[in-house]
Amino acid sequence: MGVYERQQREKKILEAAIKIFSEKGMQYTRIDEVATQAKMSKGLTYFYFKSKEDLYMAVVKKAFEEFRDVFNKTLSKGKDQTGFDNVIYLVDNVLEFSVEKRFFYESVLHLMGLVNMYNDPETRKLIHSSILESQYFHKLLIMQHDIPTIGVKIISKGIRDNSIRPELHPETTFYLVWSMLTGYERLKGSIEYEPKDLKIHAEVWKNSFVKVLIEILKGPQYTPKQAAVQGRLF
Amino acid sequence: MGVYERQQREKKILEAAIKIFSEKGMQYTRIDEVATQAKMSKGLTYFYFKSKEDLYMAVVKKAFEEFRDVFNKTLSKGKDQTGFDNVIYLVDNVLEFSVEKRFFYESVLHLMGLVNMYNDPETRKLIHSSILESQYFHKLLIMQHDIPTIGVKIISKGIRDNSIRPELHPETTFYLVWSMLTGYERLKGSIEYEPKDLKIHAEVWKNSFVKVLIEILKGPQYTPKQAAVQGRLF
Amino acid sequence: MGVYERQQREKKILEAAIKIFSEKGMQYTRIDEVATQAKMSKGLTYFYFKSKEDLYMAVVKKAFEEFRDVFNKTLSKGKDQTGFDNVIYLVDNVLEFSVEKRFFYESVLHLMGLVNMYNDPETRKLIHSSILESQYFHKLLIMQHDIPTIGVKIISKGIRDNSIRPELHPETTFYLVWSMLTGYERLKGSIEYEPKDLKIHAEVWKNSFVKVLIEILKGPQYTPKQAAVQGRLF
Amino acid sequence: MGVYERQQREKKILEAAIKIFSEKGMQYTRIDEVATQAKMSKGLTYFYFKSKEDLYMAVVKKAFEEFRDVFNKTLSKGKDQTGFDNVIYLVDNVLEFSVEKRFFYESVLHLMGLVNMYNDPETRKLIHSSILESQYFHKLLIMQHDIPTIGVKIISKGIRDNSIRPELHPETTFYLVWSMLTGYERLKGSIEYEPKDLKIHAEVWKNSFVKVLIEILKGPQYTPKQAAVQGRLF
DNA sequence: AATGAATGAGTCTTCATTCAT
DNA sequence: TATGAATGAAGACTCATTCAT
Repeated sequence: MGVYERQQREKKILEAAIKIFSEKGMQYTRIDEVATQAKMSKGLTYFYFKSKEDLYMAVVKKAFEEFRDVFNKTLSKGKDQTGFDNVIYLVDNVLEFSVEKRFFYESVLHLMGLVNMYNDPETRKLIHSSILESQYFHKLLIMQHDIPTIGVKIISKGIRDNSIRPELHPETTFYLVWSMLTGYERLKGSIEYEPKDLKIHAEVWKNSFVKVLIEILKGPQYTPKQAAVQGRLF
Repeated sequence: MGVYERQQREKKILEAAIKIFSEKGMQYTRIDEVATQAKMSKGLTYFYFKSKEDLYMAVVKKAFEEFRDVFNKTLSKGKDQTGFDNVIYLVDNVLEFSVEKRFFYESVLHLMGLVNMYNDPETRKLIHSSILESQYFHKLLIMQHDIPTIGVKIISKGIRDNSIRPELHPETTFYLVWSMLTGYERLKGSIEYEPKDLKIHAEVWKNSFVKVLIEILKGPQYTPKQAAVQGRLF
Repeated sequence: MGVYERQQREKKILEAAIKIFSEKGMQYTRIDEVATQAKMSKGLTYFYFKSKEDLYMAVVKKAFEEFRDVFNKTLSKGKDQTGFDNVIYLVDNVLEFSVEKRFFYESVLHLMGLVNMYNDPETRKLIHSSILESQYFHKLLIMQHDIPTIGVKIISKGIRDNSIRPELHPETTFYLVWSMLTGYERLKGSIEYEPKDLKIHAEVWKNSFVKVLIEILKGPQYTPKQAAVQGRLF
Repeated sequence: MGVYERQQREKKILEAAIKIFSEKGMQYTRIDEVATQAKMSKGLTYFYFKSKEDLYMAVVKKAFEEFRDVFNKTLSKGKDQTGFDNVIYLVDNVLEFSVEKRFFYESVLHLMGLVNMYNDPETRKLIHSSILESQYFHKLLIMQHDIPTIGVKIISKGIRDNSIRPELHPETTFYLVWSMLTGYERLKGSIEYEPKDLKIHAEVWKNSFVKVLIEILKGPQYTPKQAAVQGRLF
């Protein structure tokens, strides 16, 4: 059997796993069901993936790669745009990703939680041994740095081309943007279901969010064409 | 057996559950261990809590209550302070809570995720039936609104006492602050472990975060005593 | 549930295990089948015995205890006999035990093999971890010494009462007798099935064996009543 | 592929199997590991050996052949020695074999156990069908007789050349010697680990054993040069 | 001949939950 | 009420064996 077939099967298992994991969550997913979904035997699943956790990490890796693609796409497709426009495009696409590929987005967030645990010797031991043994997890430990690397590149580009305030520190600014993004995504789901007196219109909320974002990047005096930008953002 | 004794037992089980759940996580916690920790029989545990999920929801409720206390404390203790100072105090204490009571904070975030799933009819059916059957979960569905309620009160107070920009919309502003807080907390753990070229000093990162926060509340022209505020914040 | 009932159930599982283990051997015994045989659930089996290996070790302990009883019985029942007669009685009963309770006898021999492995640091690591973790195994490591202890007592008694050659060393003599016994038992099964020219009559073989045994204990000059003793021996 | 190559492969698999079986035991050996060790595919292993049990029986056959070689070597190399010296030489080499090739020796003992089971119709059905189907097992059923055949030849030679008591019955005597050997080997491992009051010096124990052996063959009056013989024996 | 991917029955083991006492 | 023994469904994982290529 050639490398190609092998990859095809691995991919097939992965796709089945993504389906089941996203429907039931890691805890309630049964390897048996993944195998059935992939139209393969349970044994073959274990031939390709050492354990349930290993398979899950493979899924997370796939999720991370797609998430990273959003960042890469911003760089490659936005070559003739300003850095600021790149950031807007990135934010736009990350939010879209969090909606369209909710499970992948959740997986990326979960990975971040895992990495945090891994970094602290005290909490590292709470991570399941099968995860620690997974090759995919170790690949992810390295890959995770790609996100800030690309993000900082984009911010730096904006600073260089003067579309972003020159006094900003690229690294800090990227983390600021990203943390806002993370928080925004986390909260937006619940806002619509608040009782009437607390409920704010989703559009209003988005506008405020983007206004702050632009102020951070452009400075407070910035206003022209703001509406247009917002229109593109959401 | 009187009501008091019954409550005492319930509390004892809850405390044991908090300890074990926080150490091992929901999935890897065994009811047996919780009962042993509580120096009670497994059967009694089931007398007080209908299922493992029910017990977990009771734990989440406790977590939520403590989290809400942070908000309440801000209102009660900060009566003679400005609304702006209240916000700073709140942010300060929420971040401390996320560190000191990490498990409770995670539980609150998890609850938000659950609530999001519950609100969408499509994802509601993915929630485990034992959770849907838990009385604690249904209490939480109502209680969750307390957070934005209190938060909006604080912002409104600041607007009234002129310590916060009068043109701000209280509800929107509260969500903005809270989403930033959420995102900040989520990211701060990983920043220290970035490779050298991406690493930013934790202090720098905090300063930027708080600077933006103050700009949002006070407007861009605000600068005096900023350093002092930062000192109190972290 | 009282201690008595608990012991009864443990005994019931043990008896089922003895039946299945002796029929199929450790490797081919399924815990499922043991549980069914004991008319109990699989889970309960695991409640009483930590693992298949633990259960097996419990069986070996039972086997060892019965084997040791043969030795104890010799001492207690043969108080008014000479030491020499005790030895003859012991040999007689051990051989009977090896026939009547073949599986128990095999288990005792297997235990000796395990103990040998355990004593050598090089081979100790080849022992299955579940065996090393079994409380029964550790009890057996201590209990095993009872056999030579009792055996040496019997030989010593014979030396004191002059029914055994006074120049003999009790410890050495006991091991000599026991090793002969072991070897005899191991071989007697195959002798009857040798081809005609090699086949020896079982009786002849036994006579030779016992003659040597008596010579060892009584000295070469001993002959009177030998036939009578042999008659009793087999 | 020629006959030679085929034999070479078979040998290679056999050698790998011997290594793994002796390290882990039949139960814990996986065919996969044997194949890897032999640098062959699992499929090819099954081409040469019908089942795991069949492979194991092939290993036992190899063990038996080497064991038989010890007996044959005694006959061929000791042509100009007396039969008594042959026996001493044989005993010496069998004990050495049991130490140097422990796994082979254990395999031979295991074979004896299997043969015993096979001879009794009651226990025959307990033998795993794959063993009963193995051609190697059936070859061994015939080959096993070689041991007593050669052994009896040696004793007979000693009787003829007057180096062994003429009144002895060759067959009986051989079995007596062999059973002593078997028992001695089985016990010598444990003696060193007895508690102090039971412990006897290994040398003392050997001396007693050999003294009895010589008395059996030479008669009780024999003593000259005994020490020298012992020196050679161990 | 040779490979090694594929199979899937078979195993041990766990643990939430129940229920007789 | 309280206990903890008992249940048994469920699940992860193994590995001897087969077979398409």
